[in-house]
Amino acid sequence: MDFKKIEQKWQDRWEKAKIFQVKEDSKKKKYYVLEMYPYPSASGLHMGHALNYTIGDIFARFKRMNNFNVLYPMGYDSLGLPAENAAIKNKSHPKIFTEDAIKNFIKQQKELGLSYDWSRIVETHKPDYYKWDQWIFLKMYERGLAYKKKASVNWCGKCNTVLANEQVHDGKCWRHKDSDVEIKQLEQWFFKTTEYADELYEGIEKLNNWPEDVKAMQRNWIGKSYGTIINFKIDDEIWPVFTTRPDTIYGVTFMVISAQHQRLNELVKGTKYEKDVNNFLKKIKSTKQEDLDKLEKEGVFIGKYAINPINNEKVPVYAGNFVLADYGCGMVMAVPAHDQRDFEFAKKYEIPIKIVIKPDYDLNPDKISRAYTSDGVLVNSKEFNGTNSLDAIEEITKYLEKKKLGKKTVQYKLKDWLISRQRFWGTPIPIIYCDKCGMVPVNEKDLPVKLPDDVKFISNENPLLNNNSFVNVKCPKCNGKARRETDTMDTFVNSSWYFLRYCDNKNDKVIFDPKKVKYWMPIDMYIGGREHACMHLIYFRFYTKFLRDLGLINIDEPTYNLFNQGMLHGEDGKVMSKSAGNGVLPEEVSRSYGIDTARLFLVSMASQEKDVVWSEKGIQGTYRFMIKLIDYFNNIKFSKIKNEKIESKLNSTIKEINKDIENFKYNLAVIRLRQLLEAINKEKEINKEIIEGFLKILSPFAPHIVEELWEKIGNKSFISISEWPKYDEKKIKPEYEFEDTFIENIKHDISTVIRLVGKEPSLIKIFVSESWKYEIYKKLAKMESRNMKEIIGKIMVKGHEKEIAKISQLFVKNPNNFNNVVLDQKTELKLVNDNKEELEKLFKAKVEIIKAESSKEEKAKQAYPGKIAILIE
RNA sequence: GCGGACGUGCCGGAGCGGUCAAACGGAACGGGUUUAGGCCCCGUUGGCUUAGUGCCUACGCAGGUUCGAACCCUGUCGUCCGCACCA
Repeated sequence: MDFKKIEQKWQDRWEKAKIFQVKEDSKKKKYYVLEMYPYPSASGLHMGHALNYTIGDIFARFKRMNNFNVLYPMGYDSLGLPAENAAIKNKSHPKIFTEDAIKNFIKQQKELGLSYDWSRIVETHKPDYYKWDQWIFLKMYERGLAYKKKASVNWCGKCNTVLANEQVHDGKCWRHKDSDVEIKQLEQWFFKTTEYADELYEGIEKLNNWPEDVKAMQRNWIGKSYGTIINFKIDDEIWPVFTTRPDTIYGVTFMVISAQHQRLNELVKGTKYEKDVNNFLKKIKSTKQEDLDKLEKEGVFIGKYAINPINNEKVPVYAGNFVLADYGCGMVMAVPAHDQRDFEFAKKYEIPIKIVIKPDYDLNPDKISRAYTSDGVLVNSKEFNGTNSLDAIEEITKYLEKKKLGKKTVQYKLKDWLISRQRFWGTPIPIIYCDKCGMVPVNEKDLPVKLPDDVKFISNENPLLNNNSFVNVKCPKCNGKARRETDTMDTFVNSSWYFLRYCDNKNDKVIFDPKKVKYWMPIDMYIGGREHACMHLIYFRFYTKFLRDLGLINIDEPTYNLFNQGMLHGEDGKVMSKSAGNGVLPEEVSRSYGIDTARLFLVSMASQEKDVVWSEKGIQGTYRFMIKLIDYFNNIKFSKIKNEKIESKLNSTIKEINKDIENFKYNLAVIRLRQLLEAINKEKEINKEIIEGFLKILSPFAPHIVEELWEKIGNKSFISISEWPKYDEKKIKPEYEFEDTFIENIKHDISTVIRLVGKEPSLIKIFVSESWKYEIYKKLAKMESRNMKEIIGKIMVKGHEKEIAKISQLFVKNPNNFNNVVLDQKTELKLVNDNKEELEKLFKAKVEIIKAESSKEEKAKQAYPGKIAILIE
C-alpha cells in the first residue's frame, strides 16, 4: 500500500476543491475550532505538534460533518527571540529564518492532513498584522492603559531584555530555566491589566468549560483578597497599610516597610540610621532567588515610629526583606502573636508579642512557639473585647471608616503587564520622543511603524538603537527633530488578539470587520497547552475586554471552552523532545506506517487530557488495524439484505462515538471503531449503508485512507464533507450485544453434555424456559404505583436480596428500558433460532428448539433454573 | 503554607450509584495454522472449586451514607502539578 501516494492525492484534491474554506453564512450554525498557533521554530514540526493538531482536526472534521459552518484556521506567532538569535548567529535577518520556517511548517502540517482553511493564515511578523498591534497600543495609550513608568523589573541576561511577571517562573526566565532573573530599576512600557483585575477574576466563574486547574491557576495569579487599608502615621504623615486582619490591630507591636519600597529612602535620608539601612539593602541584594524560600526573615530598625490610629500607640518601624514592595502598600502592620512571619521576626529582634485573639484555651505570649492564626475572641482590644474575631473584622473596619482612619478595600496580586522588550524582532512601539513636545504617539495614518530590513546584528544589542533611518524622525506635532522608541512589544501582545484576525485576515482598512467577528466569535473550542494558564490565557482575556470596551466586539470572554491536551512522552518516559533525544518525527512514522496510522495511534493511547507515551509496539498494533481495514475492503461483498444485528452495532457505535468525540475521549472512540470493524468482519456480506456509516465515523481519524476507500466503493464526493450519520435509537437492539456470549454459553453447554453422555448426538434439544428474573419483573411491574423501597423490603425476606435489589432499582430508574436488561424468553428463542444453522453445523446433529412451559418441562427447569436446558439423543 | 489533579490485573488504560469490575490495547504463557515464523486465529494471566454459566477476594487505607459503593461523603496515606514571605 502506497500511503504516501494516497495521502498526496487527497491532500491535493481537498486543496483544489477548497472544501475547508468557509465564509460567514447566516443560515448555518457556526463553530470556531482553534488550536494555539505555534512559534515557527527552525526545527519544524515535532510529534507533540502532530498530537495537538490531530486532536483539533478530528474535532473540526466532526463538527463540519455535523453541519456546522466550521472555522478552523492556522497561523504563526512569528515574531520572537529565537529567530533573532538565529539571525545574530548567522549574520542574517530574522525575517529570512522566520519565513523559511513557516514554509516548512505549512508543508508539514499539510502532510498531516489537517483540514485548515489556509486562506485565513495569519503571520504576526508581517506589517499588515503588527500594524494593528500598534493601532491597539495607540488606543490603549489614548485611554491611559498603555503607559511608561520606572519600576523594578525582571531582566533576563540571556534574552538581554526585560520580562513580564508572567514570564518569570521560579525566579527564572520562561525561556531559560538555568538563568536567574535580575531585578533592575528601569523605565518601561506597561499595559494596565490591573484595570480589569476584578473582571478577569470574577469572570473565571463563567468559564464553565475550562479545566479546573487552569481556572485555579488564574485565580491564584490574579489573587483577589478583601481587606482594610489602615492609615498609620509616621512623622505626622499618613502611611497606609493593607491588612486582611484588622481584628488584630490592637496586637500591632511594630511595622515593617519593604526593603524595596520607593519611599524608604525618604524616611532615613540624613538620619544616623541611613548607613544601617544601606548596609542591610546591600546584604539582601546578594541573595539568590532560589534561596528565597529558605530565607530567614531579616530587617533593620530605621529609627522611626509609627502611630497606630486605633489607640495612638507608638511602634517601631523596621525595613524588612519579607515584605513585598508591590503588593498592598509595601508596608505591613506586624502582629507577631497572630501572623507567623511577624512572629519569627519578633522573636529574632526581641520585639514584644501581644495576644489579642484568644482561642478556647489560654495563650501565653512568652511560651507560644508559633503564631495563633485561627479565629477566636478578642482580648486586650478595649471596647472590642469579647467580640468574635470574624465579626471584629467588620466592626473594626466600620469603626475606622467612621473615624476616617481607614477603609474597606480589595487587593490583587496581578500586576500591570510589562510589554516593552529591548529586542529587534517584535512589534515596534509607535511612540516618538521629541525634544520639544516630549512623548508623542505616532499618527494612526502613519502606521505601521515597520521593522527595517537593513539591520546589522553585531552583538546582543538591539540593532534598532543604531539604525538611523529608523530612529530619526520628525515629530508628528511640531515637525522638529525627534527619535523613535526602539523597544518592541512582548510577543504575547501578538497572540492576544490573533484569533480575531482569523475572522477577517485580509482587511487593510480596519483591524477587522466587526460583523464578521460577531458571526464567528467566541471561539467554540480552544485547544492548547496548560503552560499558558497564567500567560497567554490571561492576556487574551484582557485584550477581549479592552476591545469590547472600545466597541469593536460584543463578547466578554474569548472562549468558554478550553481544552488542554496532555504531554507526549518518549519511549523512555521522559517528555518527548529534541534535547532529550527521545524524539520521533511525524515524517519518519508517516514513511513506514502512513500518517493516518500515526494520527490514529496518537489519539488512541489515553483520554486526550492525559499524558501519553509513545511506543513502537503500540503503533504496530494500530498499523495492524489499518491493514485489516484495507484487506477487508479488498475482499468486500455487498448485500441488499438488511442485517439487524450489524445495524444495531453501527447505531450504538454512532451514539457512543458522538459523546466520545465531544468529550475528547478519542481513545474510546478508536476502540469502538475497532470493535465495529471486528463485527463487520464477521459478516460474510454487508449492506452498503452500513459500510458507508462506518467509513464516515472513521473519517475524522484516518481521513486519507477513508477517502480512498469511500471512492473505491463508488462514491464521487468527498467523505470529509459528507453528512455525519444519525443513529436511530429504535435500531439499537441490546439483545445483539448479549448474543455472542449467550451463544458461546450454549455451545459450551452442549459440548459438556456430549462429553458427559459420551456419545455423538443425532438430535440436540434446547429447552428455553422463562427466566425467573423476568417473572419477578412482571410482578414488580404490577406493583409500580407502590413505594419501591417497601416492596424491596418485603421481597428481601425471601432470600434473593442481591438480585431483587438490582432488578427493582433498574426498574425504578427506567421501567421502559427494563427489557434491555434481562433477556426474556422470546428473545432467547430468537437468538437460538438465529444461530440454529451454525450449531447444527458445529455439532453435526439436528437441533430442535423447544419453548419450555414451566409446568411441562419441570425437569429441565430444575436442572438449569431459569436458563437453557440441553438434551441430546 | 495555599491551590489543583490523581491512586483500578504484569503494563497503559476503561468503568464514575445497581444490567457488568477489568472493555480495548500492549506484554507473557499455552495451543492451532505454517518449511519456519517476527503474520494470522483461538485460549489463559487474583484465589478456591466444578461438568459448569458456581463461590470468595479485590478498585491505596479506614470509616460513613444507601436495600446496594471503585463511583457519593469524611478522615488518612501516597504520587504528580501549579503558585508561593500576597500581610
